[in-house]
Formats: sequence, C-alpha cells, structure tokens
Amino acid sequence: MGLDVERLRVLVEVVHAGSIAAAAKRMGFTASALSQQLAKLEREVGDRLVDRGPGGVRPTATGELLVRHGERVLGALHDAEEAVRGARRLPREHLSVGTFASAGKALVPTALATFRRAHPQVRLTLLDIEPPDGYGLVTSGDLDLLITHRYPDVPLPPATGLHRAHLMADPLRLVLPTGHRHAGTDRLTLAGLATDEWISGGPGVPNRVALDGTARRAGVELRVSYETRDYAVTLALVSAGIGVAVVPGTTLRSAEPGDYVVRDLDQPIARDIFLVHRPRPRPPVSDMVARLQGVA
Amino acid sequence: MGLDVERLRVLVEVVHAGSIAAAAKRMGFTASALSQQLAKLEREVGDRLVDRGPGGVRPTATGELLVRHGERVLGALHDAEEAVRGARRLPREHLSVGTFASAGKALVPTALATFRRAHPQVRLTLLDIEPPDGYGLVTSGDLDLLITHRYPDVPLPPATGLHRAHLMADPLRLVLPTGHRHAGTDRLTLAGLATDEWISGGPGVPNRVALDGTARRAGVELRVSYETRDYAVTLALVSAGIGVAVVPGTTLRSAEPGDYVVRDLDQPIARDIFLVHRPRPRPPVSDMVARLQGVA
DNA sequence: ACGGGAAGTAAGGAACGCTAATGGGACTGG
DNA sequence: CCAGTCCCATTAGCGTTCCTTACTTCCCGT
Repeated sequence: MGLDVERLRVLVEVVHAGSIAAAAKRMGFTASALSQQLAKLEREVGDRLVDRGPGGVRPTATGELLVRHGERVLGALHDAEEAVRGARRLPREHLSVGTFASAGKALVPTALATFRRAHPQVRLTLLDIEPPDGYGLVTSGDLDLLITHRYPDVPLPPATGLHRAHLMADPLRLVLPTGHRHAGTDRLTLAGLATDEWISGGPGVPNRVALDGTARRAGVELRVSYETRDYAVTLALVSAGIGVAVVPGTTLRSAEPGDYVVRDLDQPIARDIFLVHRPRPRPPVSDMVARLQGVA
Repeated sequence: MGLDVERLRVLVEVVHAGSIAAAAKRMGFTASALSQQLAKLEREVGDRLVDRGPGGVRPTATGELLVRHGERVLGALHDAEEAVRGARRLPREHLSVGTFASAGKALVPTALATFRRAHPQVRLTLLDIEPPDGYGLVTSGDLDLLITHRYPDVPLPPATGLHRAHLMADPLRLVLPTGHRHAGTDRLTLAGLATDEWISGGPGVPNRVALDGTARRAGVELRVSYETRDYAVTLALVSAGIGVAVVPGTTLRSAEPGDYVVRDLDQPIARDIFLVHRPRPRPPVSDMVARLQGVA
C-alpha cells in the first residue's frame, strides 16, 4: 500500500476548511476534483474518512487519525522546501501568523508594525484562530506561528513535534458597572459577588470553565445569566448594569471605555498565552517570536 | 514552489543505492524513468543534486541536504501508512532488520530464530549495513531496526528524530599466534606488544581508529603492517603467525578455531553496540528489540 | 413547494510519466 | 591501442491519471 501525498493534502485541506467546496476554492480546483480524490483515497485506505453532511463534512475517527499523520508529512515536505530555499540563499518572503481574536487587537499589532518596518519585503498573513485550534496548521507548515492561550482548568492540547513557549500570563480582571456596590473596593472575593448576575461564555467555553473551576475551589456557586464569548459584548452588558464579569487584562487595555470599573480578585487568576511554532525557527519566524516576547 | 514527493523518493533511493541503475532495479522502473525524474527535480530545485560519475552517482551538498529531508518526509508517510494499517487491525507482516556483518553471525541469528517461532507469519528481511551507515534508512522507514556499533574514538552519528539504545559493550580482545612469546600471559599491555606486527583496518576504518587512539593514549606507537577489514582474514593471518590483532568478543564466539589464542588487555577497550529504530515502536519491532536485549 | 448550497457521477480532454530505443563517455582487458 | 562493457542522457510514443464541465441528488431554510 502506498499513500499518495497529494491525496493526503486534499484530505487535510478539506478537514481544515470544513467542507469540500471551501477547500477547493482555497486550492484553486473544482469541488468535483477534490471529491474524486477524496473518494479514491477512501477506497485505497478501505475506510470512510469523512462524514458527508449538509453544510460540509466532518472527519471520521480514521479520518482524524490520517489528518494528524498527513499534517506531519506536509510539515516535513514544507521543511524540505524551506531547506532548498535556504541552500539557495533565498530569504523567505512570506510569514503567516495565527492569533486568537483578543490578542489580535492588543498584543499583535504593535509587534507586526515593527516587524513590517524591519522587513518590508516579507508579506505578512494574519489568520484568526480560536484556541484550542491551530496546532495542526502549524504542524503542516500552513502556519508559521500560532499565538494561543489556555484558561485555567482547560487542558493544554498536545504539541507533538512542535515547540511551545510561554509568552506571558494574562490576568483575568473583574469588571463591574460604575454604580456597583463594590465599585469602591480594590480587591474583591468571588464570595462577595456570589449574589450577582454573571456574564461569561456558554458551558465548555474556556473562560466559563475557568470561572466555574475557580468558583468551585472557592466554595462559591455563581449564577451565569448571560452567555456570550465576545468580550466587547460582555463589556457592553456590564456597562448597561446587567451583571459582572471577568475579562483578560490585555483585552481591557485595547477596549472601548464604558460605564464600568476594573478591579482585581484577591486570588488572582490568569490565562496563559503561548507561542507555538516548529522546532528551530529560522530568521523570519524567530525574529517575529523575539518581537512578541519583547512586547510581552 | 512545491516539491514532488515521488521525485524526492527517487532521489533518496538513488543516493542510497549509489547509482541510478541500481535504484531503478529496486524500484521496478527503468533507469531512464529515474534519470528523467531526477533531472526534473534538479530543474525545479535550481541546483545539481548528484554528481554523475562512472560507476554511479554521488550526492552534492544540496543533494545530501535534500536526501536528509526526503528521508523525513518518507518516514512520516510510512508512519501514516502504518497508522491506517493499525486502524484496520491488520498486523504488520513484514520486518526488516539491518545489521553489521559480525553481529549478523553471532548475536542476530538466535534472536531471529526465536522471533520466527513466535511470529511465523511475519516475513523477515535481513540487510547488511556497515556502520556508520543505515540511519537514513531507518528515518525513511525502509528499515525497521538497525543494529550498529561505535568503536572508541569514532564519533557517533546524530540520530535526529530516532531512538537509539545501547544494547551491549563488546570487548575487543587480543588475538595472538599460538607460539607467541606472550601466549602464556593472561593480561597484556599494548606497550608489551609495541614491537609486534599488527593487523587492523586501513586508515579511517573504525577498528583502526580505535586501535590507534588507544595506543596513543598509552604512549605507544604500533606498526600496522597488514590491513584488512575482514575479521576472518585477520584470524587467518594471526593463525599463520603473521602478526597480532584485536578482535571483538562476539566475533570470536562464532569464529572458526585456528592456531591462535585469545587474551585480554589490562586496560580493556570495547566497541558499543546500539539498536536504532523510530520512536514508539509497535509490537513487531518492539518484540524484536526485546529479544535482542534478552540475548545481550 | 421551491431555491440555494454542497456532494457525487459521467464523459471528454489535457498533461504527466513510463517504456523502448538510440547515442555518448569512461573504465577494463586483450 | 582498440573492442567490450557499463552507466547515464535523450528522444519519441504511448498509456494512465487527473482535472474540468455538465448534470443529478440530497438537504435545508424560506
């Protein structure tokens, strides 16, 4: 049995894109071509790789397995290509960075700006990637650098074959409406806020998991009455006096002002921000890493 | 730029085989096909990858670089194929082991025999590989297990991405003609044999490097008058009274008897024997590893 | 019930890669 | 010194593969 790498690439792209049509657009082919290649791959493997559903496809267990391996193959191929570029003394002219939304607003722009000034010939690509996704794209070489985070009580995804460095701790701070009864207090406890209405993500969303875990350890049960994963919405709700919330410090730094005040917990909690990239990064990637570490 | 994996495979096979014709035979193609693929790859890379010479080809610096990367790509592809086999609950039916010549005679056969009894359905392939070669074949997945050695004073090749475990120390023992003036002594020094004619490998051959290094540290200079890398020849020469030599213990265990006696140095030296395989070996490989460790 | 979007099927054409055949260059033995 | 041999490069031609176009099917939301 000999797997075809181009067919593996099709599988990986299709699963990453979430649908055959979207992957076809990315790759510059017709959806029919990808559909046929995928079908042929399934015949060769002897097992279904994706479940076809309306609005796209989802990988089966075998498909997931093969995607993980395919990403490694593509990553090794990517390394080979970069090696020959290096041997010909051709500098890389492209750098793609994936970030989660809130970092994209605060931390990343300043680093990107100085990088752009220093390397005007390097074309930058920025991609929104919400944790815990994105590791596969780094493995396959589609992404040179991933900026991701992990909230407390949320497991950290495995980074097999990748390099992951802690960039900074991003403290989660309390946000209260200006007229809140504790607005004048500097350091608050969760217990003192147990009667408030909370605003957080839905069940399973990282910031909700972290909030619930911290509350449980403090012996408090919080009532989350409003669920949103968008911090801009969260702040608007707080400003309207609807409830209280915890919001990352970096997000607050670049947020619109509003009718809220920022306070801290007596037992500080923080989300950790990580940089993920392939081992032994070369100049363009390593330079960006250094700039981000400088900003943090 | 997008490298073609099949062309990379051609390059890797050609360099491993040492000639286009030999690689073509192994791969079941004509030499012409490989020549064309190789030429096309060189055009794509924009650099020569092999130096064509009479009697075969040798990789250029760029070629060597690309072979190393190609081996990783092929290894990742190999892993993917093994993963789908595993997902379909199909056991591996093939195992290829590479060994250096002297291990092939002593250490390996007993391990192979018990393995064969335990797994009669697994087809075994044995390949002669002289150190320090063979690492690339393990990386690319052509070889499941490599039994290799390192003589003192010889650098150990890097095992990037591979697992290397020390199997045993193989002491180098003195072999003297039966009538030698020190044949009655149990433990000898190199200084006491400085006036003898020595039999060893040519310059650069591992056992020669080890012998010279040991002598240098002992402050002795030895005269190597007969050069051969074949231990059977060495023993025949010693039996004929031509000179003295050091020979690995495992080799002596399976050697023909002759007119020689075996003694030891007061400062024992030994070559180290290693097992090399890919990380996280699965049942058929790991079982063979266990058997070899049991024998040692 | 109907329009839109996504995946699958069928048929044609273009491109790619292999084989076979030919020629050239270098070492070997007479 | 020349014939023989081995290995590699090139060219011509053919077969296969794979992509596109066009059409069908299925599911959802309006």
